[in-house]
Amino acid sequence: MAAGAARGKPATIYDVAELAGVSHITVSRFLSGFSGMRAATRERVAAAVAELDYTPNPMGRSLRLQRIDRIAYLADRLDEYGPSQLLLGALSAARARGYILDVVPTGEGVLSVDAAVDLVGRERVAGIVLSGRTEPARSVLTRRAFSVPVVEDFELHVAGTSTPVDEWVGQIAAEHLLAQGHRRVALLEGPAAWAASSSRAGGFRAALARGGGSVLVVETGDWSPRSGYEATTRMLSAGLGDATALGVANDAMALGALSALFDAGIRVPEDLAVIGVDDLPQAAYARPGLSTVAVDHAAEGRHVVDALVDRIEGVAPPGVPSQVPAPLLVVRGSTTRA
Amino acid sequence: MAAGAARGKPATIYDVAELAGVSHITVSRFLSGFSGMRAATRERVAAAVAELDYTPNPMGRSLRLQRIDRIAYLADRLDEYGPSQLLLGALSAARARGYILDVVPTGEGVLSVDAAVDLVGRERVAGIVLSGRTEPARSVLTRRAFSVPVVEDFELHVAGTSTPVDEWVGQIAAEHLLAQGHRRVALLEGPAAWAASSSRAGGFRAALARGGGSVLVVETGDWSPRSGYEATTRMLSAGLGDATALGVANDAMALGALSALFDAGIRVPEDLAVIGVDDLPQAAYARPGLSTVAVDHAAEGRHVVDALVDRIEGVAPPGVPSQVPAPLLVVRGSTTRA
DNA sequence: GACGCTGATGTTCTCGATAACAAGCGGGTG
DNA sequence: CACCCGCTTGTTATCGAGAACATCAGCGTC
Repeated sequence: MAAGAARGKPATIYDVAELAGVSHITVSRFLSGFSGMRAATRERVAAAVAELDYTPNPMGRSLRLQRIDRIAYLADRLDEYGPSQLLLGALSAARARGYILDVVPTGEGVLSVDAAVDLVGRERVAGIVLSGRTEPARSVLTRRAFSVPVVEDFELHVAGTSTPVDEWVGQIAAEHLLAQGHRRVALLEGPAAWAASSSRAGGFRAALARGGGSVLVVETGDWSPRSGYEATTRMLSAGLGDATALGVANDAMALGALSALFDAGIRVPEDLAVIGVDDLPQAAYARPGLSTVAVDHAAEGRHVVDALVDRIEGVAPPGVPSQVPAPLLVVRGSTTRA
Repeated sequence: MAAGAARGKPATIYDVAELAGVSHITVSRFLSGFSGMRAATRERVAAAVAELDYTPNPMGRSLRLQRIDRIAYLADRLDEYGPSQLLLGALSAARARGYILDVVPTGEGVLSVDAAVDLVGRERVAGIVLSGRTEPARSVLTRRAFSVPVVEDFELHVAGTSTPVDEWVGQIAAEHLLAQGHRRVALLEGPAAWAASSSRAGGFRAALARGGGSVLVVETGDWSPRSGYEATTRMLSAGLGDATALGVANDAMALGALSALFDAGIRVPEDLAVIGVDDLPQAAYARPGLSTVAVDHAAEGRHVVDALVDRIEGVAPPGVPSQVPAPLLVVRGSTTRA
């Protein structure tokens, strides 16, 4: 017991074998849980392992087994809430499955997806996760063929359906606005290069149309509160038509939008209802509270990695990444008068 | 050239050697930039490497060199802005120095620092980064002696000083409130187990006292907007004394506080000035805008990892982690009447 | 008592890379 | 012409683990 704290060099399998008076292969068998061993031998080996506080050297093991435990995780805009929560879920799933994530932040001023893909293309990774922008990720993918599985977070579907989770998100938001009596709506989208943007917007428009509503004005932001503020200001100066509600692609931009509306003297929700996406921790503490569609990004991250590992280990065939919990409507003051 | 996209198995150094008509060791020398090689040989090897799109197998290399390129990164509350930005900086620094971070989220409902340390203690890592709570991290550290270097993000000092960055942060906030004429102040701290909390609070109190001010009321939150709202509500019901300003340990809680003050009908900054820490992207879009002390968490993360790698590679002696840029005051409406 | 079978353990080779030492080959010199 | 030296390249061992095959001991059977 009580293996001393700091030792010199870590013990090898040969050290254990010598101490136990057996050959290294017997130790190896013990470690892999081989059943055909005499009880006495097993105990001697176990004692030696404990005594030396032996841990297998992962490099020796990886080299012999040709097993790679590294997954490349290329992510855009990790400074945003969604992507960073997604990463968190991915990290814990990877750890649970015995892999380690090689996180490569991509994006403006960091590393282009192209460069990042080149980078991991010449490292040894067991698989690749792409998170964030669809483009240029997609075109890079088709340009380079990978010998390892690749999954994309923007491919996630809602459990039990073939509906991308972000379409679902847009639909929930639209249906809430419809239920509140809104028909003429303004839309503040995310960047066009993100699947999440077009998917949310698509689901939103479709559901709105089904309910007899329509989108009168559209603006685009870059997910940041600043861009939300600025886009809303542009909308206001160009005229909102007679829109009574504003759908925003994420909460961060929605908070910027609320601020712009406040500055312009437009009352929320009386003059204009606002709904966002994400359920940021801050969303409840805007005034009025921001109605939103809560997305479990961490669960998404876990599912993305699980799907990838299944594919790496041959458990699952290539295909649709696994299924994630459905997003949830959270109603607050920005869409309902108290 | 144009090494075909997907090959079967990656080429080994022996494949390259055979193609170039030399021994594998010559290839190895070529790769390590050995100068004593005939130009003709060098070119043949270079051509073979390019032809096969050869990349050295990192496991073989690591095994032979006994080099570990993995750094354990134990972090608490990665869902918060500060820690996650710090991680981002750490990721890019690690990549730049040729290491990969093994990120282990710790905390409630995830993994205790104790368990995480045990975990990485029996993995092979070149070093350990501790981010977040001081306790129980510190006691775990003293209990276990590590054979690898350990750095703590809460040890960072402001460049050119021996002042912990968080003390500096508190001081800047206090001095701003003093300059605005405030003397009687309420304080909303972070969790006691975080060095950032006591450090910020300490710097805040000290600077306030130097300027003839004092802290009348104290409450504690857990960094979240919700806790900021609740702590502020508690303060209000217990009575603020005659405090004219409120210092908050981070922006997220400060946003919750603004919301509680709004709900209670207290005007900001007329009745109570509020200042936070972090400069969250949303801080500028609260109404009034939240005055804050901007901290470059990403730079801190880079410096922490750089300091660790210096120590791992024997470049720097154990001691104070490297120096980070000074925090910056950002004045907005929550402390100044327009 | 010799044979063969079976169960437990050992020997040797391999994974892909680098280090230490060895060796071939050319030219200059006594 | 033999020797030596330096430049370049090759041979062999090594890192730590696991797989294939070999071997050894003990036991039952004829």
